[in-house]
Amino acid sequence: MTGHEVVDHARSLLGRSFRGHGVTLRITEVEAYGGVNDPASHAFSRTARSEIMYGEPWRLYVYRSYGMHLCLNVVTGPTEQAAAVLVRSGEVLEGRELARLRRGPTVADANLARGPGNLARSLGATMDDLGTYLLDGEAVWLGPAAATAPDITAGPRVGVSKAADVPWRFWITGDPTVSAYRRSPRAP
DNA sequence: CCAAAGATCGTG
DNA sequence: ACGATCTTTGGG
Repeated sequence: MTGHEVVDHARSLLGRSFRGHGVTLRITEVEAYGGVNDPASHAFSRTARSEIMYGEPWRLYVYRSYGMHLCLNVVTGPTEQAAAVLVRSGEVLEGRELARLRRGPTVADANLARGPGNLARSLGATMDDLGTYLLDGEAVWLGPAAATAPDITAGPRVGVSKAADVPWRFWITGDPTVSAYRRSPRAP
């Protein structure tokens, strides 16, 4: 599988700030998806849904998961590769009350944006955010990269049935906001 | 047209 | 281990 540029992008997103609709977090967990050469990537098949990944980098790919969650991805390019990075977890830094309003009163701070569905919800994302350019300070945007590189651990991606052992999930070592690993029941 | 599979999450 | 919930996808 080619396309390890996306791995560099994934790692550099760790520690970077990510803001959505009034809530800012620090990204603690991501997964790289290689696009046309990665059987686990939605862009492995070029369809209406994955078309955004064949476009301009630094745009937001939003998709609905299991009919009830949204997941947020940063399209990283190059365009012919259609690669993207799934933002899986973060530590809420600003707008905690708003995040709690969206997630519910009983959720612990560390769990507000723990896991991709929860993260999208804490940021107040909707399908209307699909295609947002992430470097222009719009409703959803990426802040500057981390000042110092965090300590990173790698492992297999969560929930994928194809290429289930490719270690393209990256997280900040020891961070309490990182989600638990769950292997797909369909993975060989 | 229909069936099945999801880049999930909370509960038990 | 299981169910909620529904869109997208691929096969016939």
